[in-house]
Amino acid sequence: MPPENDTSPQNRRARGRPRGWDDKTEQNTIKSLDRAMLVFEHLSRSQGKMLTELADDLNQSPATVYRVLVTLEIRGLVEFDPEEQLWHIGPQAFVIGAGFLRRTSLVERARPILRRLMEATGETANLGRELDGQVLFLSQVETNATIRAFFPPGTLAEMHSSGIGKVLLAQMSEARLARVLADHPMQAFTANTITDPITLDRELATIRAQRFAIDAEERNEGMRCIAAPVFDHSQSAVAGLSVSGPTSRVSEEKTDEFSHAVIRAARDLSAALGGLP
Amino acid sequence: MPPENDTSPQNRRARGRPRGWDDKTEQNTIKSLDRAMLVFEHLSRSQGKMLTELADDLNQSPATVYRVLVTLEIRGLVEFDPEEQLWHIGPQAFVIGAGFLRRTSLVERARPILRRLMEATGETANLGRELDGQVLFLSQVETNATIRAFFPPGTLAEMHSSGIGKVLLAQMSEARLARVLADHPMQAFTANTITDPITLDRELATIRAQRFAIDAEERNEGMRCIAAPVFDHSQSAVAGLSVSGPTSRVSEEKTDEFSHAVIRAARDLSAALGGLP
DNA sequence: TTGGCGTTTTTCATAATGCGAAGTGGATTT
DNA sequence: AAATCCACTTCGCATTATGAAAAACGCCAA
Repeated sequence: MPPENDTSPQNRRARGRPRGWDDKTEQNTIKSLDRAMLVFEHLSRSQGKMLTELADDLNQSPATVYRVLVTLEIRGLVEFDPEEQLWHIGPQAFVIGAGFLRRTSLVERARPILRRLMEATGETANLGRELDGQVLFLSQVETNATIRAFFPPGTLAEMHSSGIGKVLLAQMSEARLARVLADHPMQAFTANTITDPITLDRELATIRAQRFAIDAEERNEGMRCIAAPVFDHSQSAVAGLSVSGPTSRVSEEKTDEFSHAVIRAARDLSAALGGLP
Repeated sequence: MPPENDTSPQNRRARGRPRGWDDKTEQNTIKSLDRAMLVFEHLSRSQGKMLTELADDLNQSPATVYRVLVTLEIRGLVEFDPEEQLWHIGPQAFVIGAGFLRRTSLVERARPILRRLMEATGETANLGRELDGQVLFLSQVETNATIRAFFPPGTLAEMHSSGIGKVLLAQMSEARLARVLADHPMQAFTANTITDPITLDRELATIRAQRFAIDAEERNEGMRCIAAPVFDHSQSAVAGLSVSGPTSRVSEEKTDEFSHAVIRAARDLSAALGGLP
């Protein structure tokens, strides 16, 4: 195990990238670029914003925001709709973002496994990983059934109310878990959502013991979901797999069957990534 | 090459020409931001670059590129792999880019239609649109068959050697077509690739007449593809649908059957967008 | 037509800030 | 041990981004 307290410049950035500015020596950043990226990011969260609205939201001068947008527009990273006077994320942003998927062989390797999982269970199979205390859905293979769950890739969800999220929380260190919970208060989405830390702790212990998690209508009424963790070569939980569908089909009686399928799929994927003996 | 920035002259992106009041001069842009986005863009094209390599490629000082990367890293737009000393596109870039898909209802509406098309033909169904003279693949529904075509969403392809590309070229004005061909010389990928403008013109006329295009191993040996155009409410071709698979299954004998299915799907999608009477 | 309103776009003086050259220091190779 | 390589930092300077304010523009209504 490598020493944790390595402060040499080369390894300083080896640790997880923090949100915000807690690494003090980072005065070598470009302020104007960071502000521009804030605009970019903010724009992606809303679909369509007016210039003045954006400037207000970010407490910046309209002139500055305008220049940022025009500059990004040249490269197609944002688009302007002159009819409605609204700015949107542009196609080039999608092209660049897709570069991330190409890099993580995770998605590529998961594809056939997700497919087999979908075929075995008949329900939509999902792949997700953590991103700054939330679940990022990377890929999915949809069921043929007309009623089905659907998270578009690129969607973010809260961890405490998601099968994949809980399975990943269950593998975190105490400190990391505390940090995530501090940053993301446990909001209630349905009557079943876990909002109490004690309950969550017990839930996570259960998940660790049985090696899978159930999301029983904790995020969406009528939707049930069974998830398992995926480990990479260093045995850290890098992602989660799940199947999700309406309670009628992903029923309590089927839990055994489905959880076995999901765990097997997660094991296959872990193996493909060099994880688990 | 002399140490001059050769970025601005070539990069005059042909913005859409939405009537009179869109005369944004290029003097109101932020130079440093544009340079930073060049780094971002360049990084997405390669998978993993060292700092010095990036700086060399872009004729910029390592110090500048370094600051750009560190700044983008704060927001998760790029990632640094300390093991290999390589910079990559980060997850946040994917999240932001996905905002583009959420915006265009095209993708959303196409989903069930793509699925039906895949089921009817048994082959992978694709959706793509044009982006700066290339085809941008937006979405696909894969076949169950073990041998199958696969373009990850976000992939760019040359128009002249793609079914969707040719179907879109066939709907362009002479001027626009000429411009695209000028910007993108017709490179040969296989023995079947069309590289001659006269041949292409004849091909496009055929496509207009029969309302679908065939890509007969013009990009990849052994892959065949049948595509049809999608029109929006203003009757302009905004996208293309296709099915693609190995020549053995997407055979000449099946052309009739497949083309009907693709055309029907394209018609359905056009209707969903308010196109075609 | 005229004028008022909300918004985008430009202008301009100022100083904030990004820039490259040169330098540090750690790893890896010779 | 010396030589390389490369990420990362420092520093002084002039390039360049910035916000206030004004101009230009589209829209709506008298």
